Amino acid sequence: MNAATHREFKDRLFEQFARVGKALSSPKRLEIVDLLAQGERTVEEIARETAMSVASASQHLQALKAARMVEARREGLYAHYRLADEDVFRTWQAVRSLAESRLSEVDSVVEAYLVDRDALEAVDATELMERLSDGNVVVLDVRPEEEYRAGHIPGALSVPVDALEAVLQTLPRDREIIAYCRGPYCVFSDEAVALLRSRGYRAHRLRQGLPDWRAAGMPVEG
Amino acid sequence: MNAATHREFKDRLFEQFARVGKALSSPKRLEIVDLLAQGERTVEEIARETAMSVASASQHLQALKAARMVEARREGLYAHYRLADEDVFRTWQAVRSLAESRLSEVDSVVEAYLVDRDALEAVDATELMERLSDGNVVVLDVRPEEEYRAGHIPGALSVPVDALEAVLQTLPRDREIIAYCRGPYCVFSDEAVALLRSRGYRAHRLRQGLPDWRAAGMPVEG
DNA sequence: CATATATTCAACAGATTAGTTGAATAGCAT
DNA sequence: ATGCTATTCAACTAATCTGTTGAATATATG
Repeated sequence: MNAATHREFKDRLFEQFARVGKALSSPKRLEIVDLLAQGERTVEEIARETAMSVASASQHLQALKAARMVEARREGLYAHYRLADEDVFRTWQAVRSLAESRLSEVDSVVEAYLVDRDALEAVDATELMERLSDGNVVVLDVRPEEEYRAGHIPGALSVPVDALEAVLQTLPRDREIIAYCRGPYCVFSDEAVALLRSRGYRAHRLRQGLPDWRAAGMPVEG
Repeated sequence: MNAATHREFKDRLFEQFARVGKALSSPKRLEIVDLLAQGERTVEEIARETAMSVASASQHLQALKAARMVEARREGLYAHYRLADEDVFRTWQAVRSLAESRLSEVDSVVEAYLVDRDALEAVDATELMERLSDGNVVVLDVRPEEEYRAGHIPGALSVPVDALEAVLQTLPRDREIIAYCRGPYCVFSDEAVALLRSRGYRAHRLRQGLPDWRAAGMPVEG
């Protein structure tokens, strides 16, 4: 292969790789990917949950679809979008974790909005996995119920954070409670743990969310 | 946290994550990351190897530095750039492999420029690792010698592809030869295997490059 | 000190991208 | 069919990005 041809080859090849990078280069698109990791969503739901106009959400979805990272299923009036495969989540995970480890600004943002998060003493997936077999721990899935139905940690109870207050008394006071959520930056579990502690329960946050749990090869039920 | 604050939190957080995505959204920057995975380089070297002007290379390097993905070391007149850590390569690997699995265009490009690549019967890292202990295989590092010096597969011989012709007769005819290179799309090993085969050697290509080998936790020498 | 070289910076032009608005499309309900 | 709703498309503007050019900076050498 001569030099000019070799350059052409590389240009075309890296142009393809960059399609994936470009898809991951917008905050809103990353948020969509993170959201779709919970399960499929209609355009309207995505628009609402990411605070975008429907047209804007649709356009970002087209961009993700052009990079073959999401797929749509049409059902009646609604287009249901989902991640095209597990690797999409893994790639987003790699980007997220690189940002976590290299960009101190991520910590600054977290600290600015989630005061004293360390106090919630997050537990890691592997740690929870061990304790699950001991059976001396109660796991709460504090996401919206629909997400629980789409898959949850085996044995976890579905207690959407808004419903927590109401079911508080049914929770055993003698066992440790671990609340989990959508991902490492999902605040539902922070709120749940704070409420539980204020009522005298021993509660912790699971550091990872369900998609991370699943991607780590841990068992998922339902 | 009220809804408006929550939105602000997410916006700032995902803005940070997107810095990594943006850094990976240009073909040239991906090529730089891929190149730096071989070891550090000066701006001029990067510009030459990626077919860019020096000013352009410098700007892309600034962009990567702003995302804290590369670091520079100044030595006399020269700025030596390197990947900031192993996770940067792993993230690039994730992007690359997502593109490979989801974008059929990657295959089209490879097939268009590397005719009959399958014929070279690539060997996987794990497979090579097993055969290494048997000792019945010769491993050739066909990258420029300097890259060999910066780290290579234990026991591999440094035979830059241009030098292969000259050392052909010193290679044993009775053992299988496996040539490796910079990465899965590096063509040096293709050329080496083609030449070796045309002279009657049993030769194969290692599917992964040295950075992939290293990232997979395989031993690296030198 | 003057000169040479590697790199960075600043200013610019052209291309691409993000978000908005309003219209078009497609499928359901009546 | 008519209306209703979810989604997509098209046109537009503002903002951002890429590459180029030439100047500025920094560090070596004579």
